[in-house]
Amino acid sequence: MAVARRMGPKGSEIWVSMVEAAEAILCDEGYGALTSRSVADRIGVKQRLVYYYFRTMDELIVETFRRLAVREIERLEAALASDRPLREVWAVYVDTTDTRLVSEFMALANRIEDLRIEVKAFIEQSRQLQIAAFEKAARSRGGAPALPPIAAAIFGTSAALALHREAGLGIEAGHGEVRAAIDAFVAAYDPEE
Amino acid sequence: MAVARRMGPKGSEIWVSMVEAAEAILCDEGYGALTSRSVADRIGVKQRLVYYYFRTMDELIVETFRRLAVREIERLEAALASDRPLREVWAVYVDTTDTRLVSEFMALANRIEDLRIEVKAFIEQSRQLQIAAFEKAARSRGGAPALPPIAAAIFGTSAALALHREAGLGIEAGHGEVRAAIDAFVAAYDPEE
DNA sequence: GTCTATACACCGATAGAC
DNA sequence: GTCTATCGGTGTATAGAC
Repeated sequence: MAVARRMGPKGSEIWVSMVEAAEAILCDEGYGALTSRSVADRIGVKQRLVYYYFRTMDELIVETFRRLAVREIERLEAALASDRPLREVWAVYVDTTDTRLVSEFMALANRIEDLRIEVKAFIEQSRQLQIAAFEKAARSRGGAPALPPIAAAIFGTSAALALHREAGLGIEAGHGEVRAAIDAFVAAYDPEE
Repeated sequence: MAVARRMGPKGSEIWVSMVEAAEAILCDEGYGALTSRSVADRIGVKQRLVYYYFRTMDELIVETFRRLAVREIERLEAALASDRPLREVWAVYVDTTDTRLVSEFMALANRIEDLRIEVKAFIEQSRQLQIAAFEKAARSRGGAPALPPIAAAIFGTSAALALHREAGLGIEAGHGEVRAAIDAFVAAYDPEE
C-alpha cells in the first residue's frame, strides 16, 4: 500500500477511547462541537493524534456510528432470542436513551455519504429483526395479523423515537396513550398465557 | 431603549431575504454551513449586515424556525377548515418535503434553549390541530374511536416523518404498507359517503 | 507512537467611517 | 443602512523531530 499517511491501528485502546469521546461529545454538545481538538482534549492527548488514527473527521464520525449500530443490533438479537421476542424487542426501543445521538446522526447522514450508507444498512437490519419478532410471536400464536409486520415495525419504532424526542423537548401529552396502544397491540400478538 | 447596538427592522425586505437564505442553507448544507458569511454571500451583501439585522446567529436560527412553523400551522389550519379535515390534515404530512430541515432543527433544539421552546410550542400547537381534525371527523360520523385521537396523531405524524426520513436515506420497504394502514384508518374515521 | 510546530481558512462579533 | 477593516479564536490537516 504505502499510501498517504501512516495510520494507527483500528480497534486499539486509543482508537476506542477516541470513538467513545466522539460519541460523548456528539451526545451532549452536538456535532458542531465535535472537532479533532475537542476529542483530543477529552481523552488528554494532542490534537495531532486524532489524525493518526482517523484520516478525516468524517471517518471518525462513521466509525462512531458503526459502533453504536453494532451495540444496538446486539441488543435486538438478544431480545429476539428470548422466549418473548416481541415484548423484549419493544422493550429495547422503550428504554433506548440515545435519542440526541440519533438526531445528530440523522442530520449528519444528510451530508456524509458514507454515513448515509451505514445508517441505511442499520435501519434495514434492525427492521428485519423487528419483523422476525412479529413472525415468531404470530407463529406461536397462530392468529393472522391485523397489520403487516413491516408496517407495525415502522409504526412502533417511529413512535418510540418520537416519544423520546418529545420528552427531550419537554412534551409529555399523549405519551401514555401511545404506550398503552402499543402494549395492547403487543399483547394481542403475543398474549400472556 | 438605546441598548447595545442599532438594529435593522424586523420583517423588512432584507430581513426576510436573510431568513430565506438561512433556511435554504440549512436545508441543503446543514447547520455546519450556516454562518453569517454564507448568509450574506447568498443574498449579495456584506457579512457585517447580518449582525445589523440579528443580534446573534442563534437569533437568526430561531427566526428561521418561527417562519417555517407559521407556514406549517397555516397549512394545517386550512386543512382543518376544509370539508374533509382528517384527510386534508393527513395530506399535509404526506407531502411535506422539509425533512432535512426538520433534522437540522431537531439537532439544534438540543442546544439552543430559545429554539427548544419554539419547537415545543410548535409541536403542541400542531398536535391540537390534529386532534381537532379527529374530533371533527368523529362528530360527523358518530362512532367511538378505536384509538384515542392524541395517540392517533402521534402515530400518524411520527410515521409520516419516518417515511420521509427513510426515503431520504434510500429506504422504501414497508412504506406502502404504512400508507395503506393509515388510509384505512382515516377512511374508517371519515368514510366516503 | 506520540509529540511540537505550523499552514491556511474561516468563525462570530465589534468599531467606526460614509 | 450599508460599508471597510479588524479582533481573537478555532477549524482541518500536514511536516517532520524524537
